[in-house]
Amino acid sequence: MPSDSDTPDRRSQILAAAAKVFNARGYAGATIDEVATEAGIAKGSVYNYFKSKQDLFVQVFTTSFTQDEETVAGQLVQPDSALAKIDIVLDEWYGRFSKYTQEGALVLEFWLSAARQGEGVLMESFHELYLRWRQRISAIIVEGLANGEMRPGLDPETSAAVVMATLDGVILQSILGVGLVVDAKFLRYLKRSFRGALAAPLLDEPTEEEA
Amino acid sequence: MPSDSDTPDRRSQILAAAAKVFNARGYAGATIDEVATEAGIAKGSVYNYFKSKQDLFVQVFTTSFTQDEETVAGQLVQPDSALAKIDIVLDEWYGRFSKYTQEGALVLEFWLSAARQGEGVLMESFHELYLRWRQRISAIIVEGLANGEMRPGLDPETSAAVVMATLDGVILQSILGVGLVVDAKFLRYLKRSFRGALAAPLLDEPTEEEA
Amino acid sequence: MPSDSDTPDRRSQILAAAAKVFNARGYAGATIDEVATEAGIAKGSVYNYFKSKQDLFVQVFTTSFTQDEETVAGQLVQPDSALAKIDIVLDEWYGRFSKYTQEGALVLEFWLSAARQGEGVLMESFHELYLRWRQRISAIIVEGLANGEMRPGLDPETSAAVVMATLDGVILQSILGVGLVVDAKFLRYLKRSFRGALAAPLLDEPTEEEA
Amino acid sequence: MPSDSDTPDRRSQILAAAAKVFNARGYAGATIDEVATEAGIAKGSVYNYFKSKQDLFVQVFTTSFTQDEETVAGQLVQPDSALAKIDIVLDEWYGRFSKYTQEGALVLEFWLSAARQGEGVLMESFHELYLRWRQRISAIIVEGLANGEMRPGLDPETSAAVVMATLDGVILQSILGVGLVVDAKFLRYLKRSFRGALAAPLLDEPTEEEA
DNA sequence: GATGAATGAGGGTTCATTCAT
DNA sequence: TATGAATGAACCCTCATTCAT
Repeated sequence: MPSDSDTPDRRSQILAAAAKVFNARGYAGATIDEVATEAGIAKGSVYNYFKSKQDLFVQVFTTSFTQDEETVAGQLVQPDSALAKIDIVLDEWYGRFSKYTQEGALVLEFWLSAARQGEGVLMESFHELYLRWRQRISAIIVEGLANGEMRPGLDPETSAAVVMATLDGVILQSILGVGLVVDAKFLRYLKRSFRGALAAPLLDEPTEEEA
Repeated sequence: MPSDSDTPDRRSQILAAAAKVFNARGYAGATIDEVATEAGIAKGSVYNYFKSKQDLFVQVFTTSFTQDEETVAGQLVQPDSALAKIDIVLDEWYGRFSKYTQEGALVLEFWLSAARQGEGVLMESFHELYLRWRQRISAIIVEGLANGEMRPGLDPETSAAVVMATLDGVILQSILGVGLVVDAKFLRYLKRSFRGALAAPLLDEPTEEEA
Repeated sequence: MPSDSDTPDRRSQILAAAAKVFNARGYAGATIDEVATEAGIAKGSVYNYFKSKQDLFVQVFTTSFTQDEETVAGQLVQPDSALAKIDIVLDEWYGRFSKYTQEGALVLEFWLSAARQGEGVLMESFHELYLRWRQRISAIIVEGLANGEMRPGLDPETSAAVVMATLDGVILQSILGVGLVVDAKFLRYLKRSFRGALAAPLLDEPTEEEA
Repeated sequence: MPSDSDTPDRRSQILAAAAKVFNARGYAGATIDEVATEAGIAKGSVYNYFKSKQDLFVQVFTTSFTQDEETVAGQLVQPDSALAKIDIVLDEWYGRFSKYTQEGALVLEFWLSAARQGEGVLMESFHELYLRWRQRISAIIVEGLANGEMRPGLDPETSAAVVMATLDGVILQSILGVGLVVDAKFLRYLKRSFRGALAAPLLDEPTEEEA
């Protein structure tokens, strides 16, 4: 019995079951019944912990969002070069790729349909997450511009947005199953592309031999 | 239940109403009743033209997809440089941006939820559209590699996928309302970024003065 | 253009199509649409000849009922023995067996469900048909009692009812697909059974060797 | 959705209501709404116990079928004469006549219409019931042939089928309301008819004094 | 807290029937 | 008369949510 508010055991039990079911069926296709069954409890009990299906969904993701962000933030404090930091961001992103792909589908679906009637909590939470990342990347670019690593003329905010757009686009294509294979090789490719777009011209990286 | 070429009047009337309602409410939230009301007809009449809600949805998009693709294809035949062709692609993309944003939300939602139960038509149609675009871009890169415009070492397929991912990501951020402003200035930025990532190093574009 | 009331061509065309469709789908399962298609005309046209689905159904069968009854009646006038006349009745019944089986299913279904709300025409028509047959058989038995062929003590009406019940029961079992095979051999069996039940004891038929 | 042994109270409440409504309106004419109202519960509650309208219908009858068959089976074990056993079968049949009449109408309707789309459970159940009865009667005839009570030359299977056909035919006429009165007197008549058809010739029963 | 039966609004779909052309 | 698009009532079924035990 941790010091939290209500029976954390049961609660996370339900959250875990919900994550699984939402994942398998989508928001609309998921039923409270299945979540309860998956959690090994009675349907009615779910409502002792979450006030509605939507609330349950939101909790599943705000919980997930707020986790493991610090890791990255920590990495970036190191006195690396700006370009190296971009690589770190990509590495982190790659490390969570499958998670993003999974959650992404659900968050998108929720965003696009269920959430139209309001329920801003998840939206805000997601929005803030987005902005924090953009801010982080933007800061790296500012740094890179300052020390001459980055190509002069770059607008940090816009560039950061493009970087994120690319990463999101890759996740999206992966969700859509359009045939894009995201592996270590692709990651290297991506890093090089970003270098090409961001790095100051003279620092032309050698044509790199692959593994 | 026609579904093809006949009664274009009524049929497109319903399609238009459906597009509007789907847009406003999402796939799951939309009701046939509202589509009918919006179209100014009786609920049952919808079924004289579309055999199900899903069919109606699919028709809304396959209709829209198959249009105006030739325009772009036409543009690319011109004897331009490869990098210029990339710009053309971006211009076309930009020209349809708002449309993509609108439709994108719906297609995504459908893809992510309703499509779980099958109905491959729209999926295939969309998938093929995707592949055609990727192919187009890939071909341009191949061309650019051949005449030395593009940076040696680029993998055309992968590069094309990254280009598309970026464009998709921008659309996605726009759908999500994350604060990205896609205007002419942004378009220029994008072009420059792609040039940076794709162009052969020597051809360093002049630092461009912005407005 | 025969002297009948309305365009007999079209009308019987629809009746034929209706018979086919009702047969294939049952009353509830049949749709006016399919009847029209089968008849090669437009749905609305059906209503130029029949005022409702139920009316159409009724017409199909009253038409069919009132046909080919005279044949039997004719046969029975001949100066045969009463027992021989029972055989004739059985022969006729056997000759129409497959028709009875088909129509029987439909008439039963209609009787049992669709017709609950009224529409007495078909009921009456069917009822009268029933009574005429029973009357015919009853008359034969009276005749048989008079000339000593039939077993004394038989109640003509009741016996006739039992005879018909048996024939109906055989049709029913055939409809239900319970495994009863109604062929020439079975017909002989049936004749012998009736003889056993109806004939005066002394006239013991020879034990008959079958093929 | 239970469908087996639990909640006997509510479940049988619904079954009873369903039996009543199906009886009054037929399968097609019955609505779940009316069943629920009749049972004094909400529409949706029906689906807590039966997974569909068809399931509800099937349950009504399989429940009823599997009951009270043993009684008869028990009676027939006694060391009676074969002809006496036929009488016992008729007595049992007569005892359940009104039940057969009621259920028969529904089973027929279901068989003839709703069953076209499949759902073999009730069909099989009914089919087996049929075959068991035929088997029972057939066995009696075999016995009668062995001890000389039955007329030589009878085919047990066919004769049993004819006996059942007659009984079914009587039920059918009763359902159809064709004017047949099935009372004790009629039962005696029936017994005598069967004797006439089945009994060995010499054992001519005395002309029986009626009440 | 836990349960799970009860609820009932709501949606997609069908189809007999009508009616303007 | 023929047509077939339009109608709209009706129905089965789902499932989030409630609440008495």
